[in-house]
Amino acid sequence: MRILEEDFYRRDTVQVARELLGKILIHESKEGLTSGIIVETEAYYQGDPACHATRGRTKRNAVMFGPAGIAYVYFVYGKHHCFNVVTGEEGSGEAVLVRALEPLEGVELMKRRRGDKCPYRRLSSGPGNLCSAMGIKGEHSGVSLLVAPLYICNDGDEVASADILVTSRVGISRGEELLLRFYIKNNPYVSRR
DNA sequence: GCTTTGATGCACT
DNA sequence: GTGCATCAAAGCG
Repeated sequence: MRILEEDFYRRDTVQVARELLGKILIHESKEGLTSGIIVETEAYYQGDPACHATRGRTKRNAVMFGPAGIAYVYFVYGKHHCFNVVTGEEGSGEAVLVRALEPLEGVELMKRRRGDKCPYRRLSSGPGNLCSAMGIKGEHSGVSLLVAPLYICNDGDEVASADILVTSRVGISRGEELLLRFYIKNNPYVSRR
């Protein structure tokens, strides 16, 4: 397994969103290590009305305008965190939202963080659940994904394009129904079919 | 400084 | 399937 380099992220945002499927997100927290296979992503690029960076740089979205390979985490709906990866050229303000993981390591820790009553397949299904299970919080916004404790690895297995489904994004109220959501076909851990 | 609303998840029917 | 908690940042004046 190899940590993905900045070169991987500094490319077309839609391409990065597709290729992130099947990669492994790892967080080495104080409480322990958790990891999972990325099974669902969404692309947010410049010019897209639903993208946080569309209306210019603000305090919240500032890290989106930084170099690729940086985590962008934000708080939404008064309860939930969402985890994004900054992509494209520095200053473009583009990112990929990671929406769901298939739990791999540290499952017990995830269960503890999510609550014992949580069904296994919903441990990290959905942007808010994913952050909760992985222990990702607002403090992780702006940290590099190129080094520990938070990084993404390539396990060598590319996901065949036949196994990738493309749909419109979830929860978008502004903008057109763009086909910018990608997920692995028949994977039980995606947040929604 | 005041109001609106959102890249959601969960409890409840 | 539907309603709603909950709050910071954005948008407006």
